[in-house]
Amino acid sequence: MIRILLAEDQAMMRGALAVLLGLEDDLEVVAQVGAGTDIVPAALETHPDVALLDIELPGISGLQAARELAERLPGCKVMILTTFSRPGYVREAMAAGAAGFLVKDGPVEELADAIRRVLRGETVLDPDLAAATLRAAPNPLTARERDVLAASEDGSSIADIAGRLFLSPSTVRNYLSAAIGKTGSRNKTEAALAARRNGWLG
Amino acid sequence: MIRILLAEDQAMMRGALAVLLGLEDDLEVVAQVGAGTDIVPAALETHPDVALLDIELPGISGLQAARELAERLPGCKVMILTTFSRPGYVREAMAAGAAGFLVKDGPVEELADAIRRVLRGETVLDPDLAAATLRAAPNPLTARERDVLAASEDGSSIADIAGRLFLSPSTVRNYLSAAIGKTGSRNKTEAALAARRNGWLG
DNA sequence: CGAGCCCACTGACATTTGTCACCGCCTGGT
DNA sequence: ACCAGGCGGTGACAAATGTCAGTGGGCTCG
Repeated sequence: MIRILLAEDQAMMRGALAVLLGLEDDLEVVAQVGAGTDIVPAALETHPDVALLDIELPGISGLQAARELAERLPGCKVMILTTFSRPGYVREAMAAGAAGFLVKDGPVEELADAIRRVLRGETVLDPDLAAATLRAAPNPLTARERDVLAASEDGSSIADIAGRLFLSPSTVRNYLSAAIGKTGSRNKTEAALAARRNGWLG
Repeated sequence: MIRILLAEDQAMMRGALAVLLGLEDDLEVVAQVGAGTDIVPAALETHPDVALLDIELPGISGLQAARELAERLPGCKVMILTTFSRPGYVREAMAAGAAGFLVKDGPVEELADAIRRVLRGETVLDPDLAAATLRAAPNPLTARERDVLAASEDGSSIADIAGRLFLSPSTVRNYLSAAIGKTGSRNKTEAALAARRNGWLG
């Protein structure tokens, strides 16, 4: 019996996947969580064979949880299941030691089999997705540029961002200018959108 | 046997829901589509009793499809199933004659029963959600303000927007200024985010 | 130990954006 | 016939934004 931990914030999706996986004779969902912060505690308690994690979760992200799981529960395989096939996500997932990367666009029929393959030691990663990730430029942004871009995502003014990050407005403007250049954008809004699209903001 | 049409863009969600609903003795998924443009043709062909529609779909939106279904297949009940409980969405769904409005945050166990209740003639709408919708201000934006805000969502400059909408930059600035005031925002980026959050941009 | 890089910051400057007051043109309602 | 209100537009002005050049400090790597 393969023991599964399921982390997904949308209750209906989570419930539907749990029922679906439960229909398989050799699969068993031993934990369902809706927040990133619940993943590691639930895993330590239930000792699943595989953790199926969404990335964008309340609290910590699935990628962060994957890193913690790799450290604290090395026997547990990690699979990422996400809406977005962003190069940055794939890159980070693999760096975090994930054994599988699935997108929610894919057919549900393959999910159970992907889990079995991961348990056999295989790595599940769509070849086209792998190729696209390798082809895409890796994250060119510095940590500070990421901070500033992330803080500008809600449409804040430069003065607001500076206040929030304890930087001078001039400094923030400079980081944004650098980020705008690196993303090939024309203003901070475009730059933030582009960085988010590429998975460069975590 | 209740015949269901399922419209949802995420293949895995769509597949999982189809399997789940198919497990019920009295339910039958007779059509699954992933694009808004496929909804009406599929409904005309399969004559479902109820159409379960996501809102944000490729092609036309689920709300637009709901309006067309109400006109061309009046016997078919429409239920909206969406990620977002935006007041504007609820309002438009009800105006389009939808018999149910469900959010994907809700428990999957209630889905089948909600469908049965709609088929019995009931309206399925969470009371808290209805109250929140009535409490929220209705869309204060004029058609032009919506156009301009929608065009600014990708971070375009005012000059770009003016070019795309065949307006003068001054006019675009005026509409944006009005929208910024009505949304209580500080710049066009915040205004576009706020309008989108409220479901005012369709 | 220097070269090169990231970081934090400053000041100057041009451009963009947001606000305000005001114009005329239609259209729908009374 | 009149008025209100949406629409498209202009000009002027202040504020925010983006760019550039330059100053240090800390860090790593050859």
